[in-house]
Amino acid sequence: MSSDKAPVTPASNFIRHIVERDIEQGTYKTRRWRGSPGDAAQQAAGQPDPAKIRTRFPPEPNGYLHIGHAKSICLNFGLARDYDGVCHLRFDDTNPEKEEQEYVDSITESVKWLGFGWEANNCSHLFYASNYFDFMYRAAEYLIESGHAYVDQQTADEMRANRGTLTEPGKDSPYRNRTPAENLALFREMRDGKHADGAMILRAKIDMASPNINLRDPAIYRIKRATHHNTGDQWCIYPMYTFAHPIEDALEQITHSICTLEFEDQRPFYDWLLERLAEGGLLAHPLPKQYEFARLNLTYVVLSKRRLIDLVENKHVTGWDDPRLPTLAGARRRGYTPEGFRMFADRIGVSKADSWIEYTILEDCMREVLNESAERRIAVLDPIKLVIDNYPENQAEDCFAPNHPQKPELGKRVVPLTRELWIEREDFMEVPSKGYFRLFPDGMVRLRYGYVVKCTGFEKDAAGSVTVVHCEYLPDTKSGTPGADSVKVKGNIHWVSAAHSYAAEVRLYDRLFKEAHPGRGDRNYLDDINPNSLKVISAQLETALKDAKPEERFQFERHGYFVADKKDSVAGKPVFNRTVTLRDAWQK
RNA sequence: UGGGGAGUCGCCAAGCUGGUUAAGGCACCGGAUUUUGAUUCCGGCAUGCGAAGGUUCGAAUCCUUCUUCCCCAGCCA
Repeated sequence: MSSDKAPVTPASNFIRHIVERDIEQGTYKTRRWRGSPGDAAQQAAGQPDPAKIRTRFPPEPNGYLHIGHAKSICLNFGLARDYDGVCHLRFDDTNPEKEEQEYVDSITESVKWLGFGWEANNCSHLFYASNYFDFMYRAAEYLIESGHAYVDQQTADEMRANRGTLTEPGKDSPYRNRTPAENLALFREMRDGKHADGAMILRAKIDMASPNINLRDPAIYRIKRATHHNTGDQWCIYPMYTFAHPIEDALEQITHSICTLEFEDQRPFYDWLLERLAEGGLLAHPLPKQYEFARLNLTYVVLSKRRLIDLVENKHVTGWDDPRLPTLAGARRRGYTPEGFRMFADRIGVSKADSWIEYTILEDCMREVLNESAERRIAVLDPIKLVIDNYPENQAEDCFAPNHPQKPELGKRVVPLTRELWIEREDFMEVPSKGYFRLFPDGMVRLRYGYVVKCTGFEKDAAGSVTVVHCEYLPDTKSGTPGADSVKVKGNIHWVSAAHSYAAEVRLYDRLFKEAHPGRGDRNYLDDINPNSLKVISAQLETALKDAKPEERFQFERHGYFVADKKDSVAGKPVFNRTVTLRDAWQK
């Protein structure tokens, strides 16, 4: 039991309290579910909902998911998992101009990769807002007929001017008092393509003087001639988010609709709309409720869609899955793990306070997962020759390296020791600094899993940089033999045999930005890019690494965690990406 | 300056309806174990809860005032 990590128990948070209270009070007990989204009548014909709660993750398919989305995914799917509920994956595709199938595909892949699914009770809970366009249209007509919506022919500029300001009320549109019959006729003309884009718009009729600007007759349906990725050219009018989202939630019998803080001001409209539609019998109580939490802010990272697009399009990175990007596709290539993301989400919690999470928390989560799961291998990243002068030439001696120091059951592998080895350049110092306990003239270190050696000299090239280090080994000190502890040394360095290793491409990634808050103040965030975020090197790797499969992860001893690149690795010739370094108490 | 939110240790965050010694994690600082300067382990780390008043036997929790920060005036989501 001691080697097992205790199951991660997400900390209590305000949303969990709400869910627990609702379950306890049976708030949603009377809901019925026919097995798919539907209106009041359709759901009434179904069974009592087997899901105690329903949540949803509703991305707009207009870009790639990033770490901020991971927080929301873990929250919504995690809630469903923990409270005997179901979480829907729903594409909020109400704006055809921005949405594409490519994004739908990458989003579903990322959600699955994070370890979540939408299959439950024998049905798939993957939905599209665009599949509700018929109902939304019907809801709009109902609003018109009941006097809660009207067609406005003001221009966008006029509408803006008449909306008022933060401190002044708006003015009623001259079209605000048309009769329901007139409005209905015009709305149908909009639907039938009789009017140009932007010529008129459907607005909810609420209160132009409301202190909440979102209630000053918000636009709910606009004319937009664009081919939709799902519905093609079937429609030339499309619902606005404000109108569509509550309906999507209601049709799907969502109980807890969780979104980010900037939507707080929309909640009154969310409730207003659903209440009206329930009055009209289109929806039934209990209705979904919206709750808001603070979105993720991470230091050393940019998450805004605008900047991400900028970085990709202007080639500051190689693409949406560049391992330096905070996209989930990028993080995956970088070697970050789904378990690590889930741990991260649990660790940072959920609240309404604006906060900045330190990037190292994410890295620590990845280290924690990888330390547990990644097998150890040996890689010399910045090779320099080490010659054991008193070791016979043409001899190769088996040394045994455990695949995981804490998991002996994973076994050991043979690493051959020979006269000529590669060691790290930084494991030798001509003049050792204070506290340095690796190799230096007359100093002794252990060649990990091998012998203790004593440094006897070194060679330099014309430029003055060290090319070869010489040493002699102490024959009685081999690891695993009784004499191993006869000589105590503090230093312990890794190595590979020059004859039994191979050169391979390794990519050393570092954070993309050198400032904790890129672009803060009057800086241009591009000026905060870390010029050394990627270093491609040729390293000397132990031969076992040739067999690494794409996405296989390892710890390169004393360096960090690395993954065989998903894209650029070919059979027998994997390319490695550095995921994250090991902690290093010496370096600083 | 209208409306909506938020302020608990360097970074997160629990604490709900008043009574706990103000959880926990990360970071940090000690120390132990260690053939990864890793991991693991053990110990330390808020007389204080944005500020000031008030109510109370008792306040992070209730009341009042003040203060700082975030969001809202797309036919985006």
